Amino acid sequence: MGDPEETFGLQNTQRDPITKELQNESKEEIQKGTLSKSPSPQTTYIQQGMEGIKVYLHEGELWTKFDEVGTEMIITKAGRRMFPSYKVKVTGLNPKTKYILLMDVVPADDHRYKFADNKWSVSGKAEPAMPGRLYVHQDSPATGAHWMRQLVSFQKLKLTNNHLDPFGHIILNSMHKYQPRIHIVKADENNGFGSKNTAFCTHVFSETAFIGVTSYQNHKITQLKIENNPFAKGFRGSDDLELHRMSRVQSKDYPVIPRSAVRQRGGSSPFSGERQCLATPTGMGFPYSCENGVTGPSQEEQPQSGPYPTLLHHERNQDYHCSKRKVAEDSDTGDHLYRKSYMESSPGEGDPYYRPSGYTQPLGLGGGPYRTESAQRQACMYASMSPGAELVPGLEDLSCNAWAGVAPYGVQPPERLPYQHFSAHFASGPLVTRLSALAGHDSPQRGDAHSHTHALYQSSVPHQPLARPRGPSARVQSPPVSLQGNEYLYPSGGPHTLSPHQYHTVHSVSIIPDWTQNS
DNA sequence: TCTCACACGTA
DNA sequence: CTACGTGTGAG
Repeated sequence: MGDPEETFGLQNTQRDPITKELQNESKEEIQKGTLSKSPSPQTTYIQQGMEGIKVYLHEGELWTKFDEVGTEMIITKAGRRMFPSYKVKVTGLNPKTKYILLMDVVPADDHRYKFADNKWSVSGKAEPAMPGRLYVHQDSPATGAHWMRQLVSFQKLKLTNNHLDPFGHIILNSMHKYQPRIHIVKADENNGFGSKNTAFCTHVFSETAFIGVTSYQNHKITQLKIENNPFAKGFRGSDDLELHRMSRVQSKDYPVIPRSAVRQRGGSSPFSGERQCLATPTGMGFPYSCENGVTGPSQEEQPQSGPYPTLLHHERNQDYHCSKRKVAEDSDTGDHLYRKSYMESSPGEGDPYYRPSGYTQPLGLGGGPYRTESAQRQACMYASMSPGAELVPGLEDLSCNAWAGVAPYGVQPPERLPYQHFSAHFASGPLVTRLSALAGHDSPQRGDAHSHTHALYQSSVPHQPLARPRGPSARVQSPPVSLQGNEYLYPSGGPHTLSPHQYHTVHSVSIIPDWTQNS
């Protein structure tokens, strides 16, 4: 499990000189002890004032407990929260500068796992990753002072296995390993979402990696959840202690068995305690693409006055990388870089997100390009990586998508979801522009109070073909986490083809890291 | 494998 | 009180 870091470092080093420098800086910081809480501090790519940013994972010990056993997160159609919750402490932000905090969950490797004989093992190749969604923390954009004032929680983020999820939840595949990441994006006027030089940094805490499951596989994980999650208190007592108790009582009455204790799948003894090893190969290197989702329906908190404006929130901690990139706008270059990568890949897909139509604040989104807060808020970002991440991790791009939705109350009957999603199309383009477009589109909606009108914006995401030949040289091992900034990979386009009713494709920003250049 | 109604708990 | 987050266990 320590691999990731190492690998990470290597990758960075190799890739880009600039990165290297940055890396060194971050190491110094780490050594100072500031990052002590974060077990997996990693490289930071800096740019424009992102250099002093530090992120600490809250309750890292608890995460580690789970990680030692092999963390599993339930994924359901309706969306399930993660536990432990992803909360982070952030320092080093400019108090007056505005930032957008968001989270995404990228594939940790390209394997499919199975749990048998009380342990996890690789059972095949992973399914093509869909474009990942990004969850924007509900308070975004907010000042550095706001973010540093207290823990930033992504508790409300939900995971789903519904590839057509209309709620903006993060879509994952069961029995696949994932790595949550946090991104901090500078949202100043001069550096708004969508702008060419968006500065951002990514933090990855390797101990937060997990395997998505439809039902718990390892009983030890079930127990840890029950013992630590307040909402599962009703099941406490079932574990060790309980068993013992049970055994006593049980003998007489009925076979009362503790609720949790009994259920294990492997069939083997529930308590066998072996630790499972996730095979963590981490092989990372694949490209993943992420999209963002957005919105949180009313269910979530709404910090703001605004009713719905929430986008998604993500919360989690990790180490980070900072990068700022300018898109290569040189037009060509930039695009080429990433375009190249995904072009080959194939189809793009856009993910939709929704956004409630309401937004909070004043502002007209319409006019302004991404400068307005609201616009920014609406935008969703996703990043995609280059494919061979292994070697080429290079590209990162953030794109934004937003939808306008309305959904006041968020939830709607599944049947009529106006929104559907997806599709994919990828437009991909230069992003920035689109962002602005986004903003514009959105605005109109606000008027509706009703929920049915949602407009969706899709974005295109670059996908990469996973299948791509990885060179021999490619090292597959790189930890996903290590993805530099955002690299997700995305395998070839997914098969999903859904087409949305209507959407506009919007997209946003792409950021390409320096290391991209390694071509 | 996945989905669901359920009891039980938090907030 | 309501809303909703939990794992359960049968289907």
